[in-house]
Amino acid sequence: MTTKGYELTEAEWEIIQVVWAHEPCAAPTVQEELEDRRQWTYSTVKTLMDRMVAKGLLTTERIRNLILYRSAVTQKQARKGEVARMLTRAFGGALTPMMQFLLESHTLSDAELAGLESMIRKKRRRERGRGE
Amino acid sequence: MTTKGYELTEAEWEIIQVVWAHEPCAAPTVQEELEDRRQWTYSTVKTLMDRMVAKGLLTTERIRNLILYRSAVTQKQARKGEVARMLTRAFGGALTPMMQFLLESHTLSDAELAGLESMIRKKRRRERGRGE
DNA sequence: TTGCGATCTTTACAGTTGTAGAGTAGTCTC
DNA sequence: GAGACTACTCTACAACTGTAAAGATCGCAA
Repeated sequence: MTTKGYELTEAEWEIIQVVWAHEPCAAPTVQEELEDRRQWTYSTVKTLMDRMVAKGLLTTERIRNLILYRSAVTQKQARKGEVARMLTRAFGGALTPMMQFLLESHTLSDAELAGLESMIRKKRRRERGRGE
Repeated sequence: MTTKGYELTEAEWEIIQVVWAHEPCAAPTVQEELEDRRQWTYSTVKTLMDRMVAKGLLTTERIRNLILYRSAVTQKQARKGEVARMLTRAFGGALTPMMQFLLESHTLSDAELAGLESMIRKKRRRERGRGE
């Protein structure tokens, strides 16, 4: 259930982001879509994508002479992996100290803080609602 | 002021953690300290540490025939880098959605939630106190 | 049928990361 | 002063990551 921890590299994040948005899509599409952010040639993108298939991050389906890619991990899974990595490395896996750190070291407007507060309160109400 | 973004690798985190705790310390100390967690030989640890010096993550001072290492980045800086990396990769750099994700996807006890809530409230009071 | 454009395949290469063996040098002890 | 320790230096190597050129293919238009 713990949706095993996927760890994507920088380039992989860049690519899977586009795939999520255009799924199913071909390599040239991804390359064009990323053209502004990274100056990657078609070759580069294609190589990266094929490696991601090998790793189980994407899947392919060949239709005639075109290869369509789909994501094999959801955004949620990928995010979870990223957060977990950061948490274990930098905070010994403990969430609360991390939150504390964020609050201390990032400049949040009062509006943002208020948003968070209400988010938490809502969550607590919900939790309490279903016991526990 | 934005304490430039340091990005440490897994192994580097492991090592700098020990250095922070024993600073200033010699390579063999670090190796011994990590013996249980990672089965790294002295060679491995030393190589890693020297690379960290080259990268500016640690500094050295030679005393007679012993080399003492010190951290060149604080825990706060390292944490900040790690959080920033995760934020940009997985959340387009936006903090609030990240917080939201954490609240949704991690199971926090009511006590933890309460802790967070009060942390935020305290922060808001403080901020309001000094205007802004 | 012939060349052209779009796409895919193969191969490569440099830099980083994890891992460590082998050899060298200073120090302590008998 | 010779061996045993301890710590250091040098070198290596495989996997992974970013990056891409060169060549092979296939369908279409002239």
